[in-house]
Amino acid sequence: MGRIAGILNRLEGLYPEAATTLAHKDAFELLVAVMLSAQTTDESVNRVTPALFRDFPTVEAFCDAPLAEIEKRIRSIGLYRNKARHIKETARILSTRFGGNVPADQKDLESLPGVGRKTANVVLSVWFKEHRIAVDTHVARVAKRLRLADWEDSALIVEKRLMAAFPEESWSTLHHRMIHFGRYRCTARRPECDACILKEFCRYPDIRP
DNA sequence: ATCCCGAGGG
DNA sequence: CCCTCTGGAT
Repeated sequence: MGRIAGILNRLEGLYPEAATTLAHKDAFELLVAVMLSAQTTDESVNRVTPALFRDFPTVEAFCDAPLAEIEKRIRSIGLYRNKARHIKETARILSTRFGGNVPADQKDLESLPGVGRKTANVVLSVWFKEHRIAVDTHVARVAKRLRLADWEDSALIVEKRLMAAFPEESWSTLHHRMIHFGRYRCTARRPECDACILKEFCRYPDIRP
């Protein structure tokens, strides 16, 4: 089995499910949850979103919500001032320009404040079922350690390299599996390389500090 | 390149 | 204490 197929095979065996762990009931809740997840764990996001969506159940509710009331409910997340402002403004734009719906287009999504390429890719992948590889801190780290990208590569370059290396049908599931793998196994600080299922494909044990 | 920013782990 | 967490805007 080749290197690419080997990596796919091992990750699939480890994480058969390959779905997002961000709680959401519709496209707007998913978008908000992903916006909140910047520099935070999904667990922390899922801790605040139930009350947030209970008190502000619709796009219109977020438009009418006082900024301070949104901030209060997401404070434990961190970066809460920017996130609250971006979410409220995004709700206003969705209401006025997109008929209250989350657009299914990459450029439209990235035109929303607080929504960049990574967030747009997650929404397009998880909700609209497009083949995407959202490159976050975990995906980038794992890709670089596996020699699928260079250390100095930007997130966009990493995304392009992964898309070139892996078959399109695998992109979305690969994304989730690399995230989970990076979060719990190939950790930033102290990865357990000795027990790693991808050891034979990896350069990191040889060059780690 | 810097700032935003609280929570959790080591 | 220091580092990291599903980034994006300036």
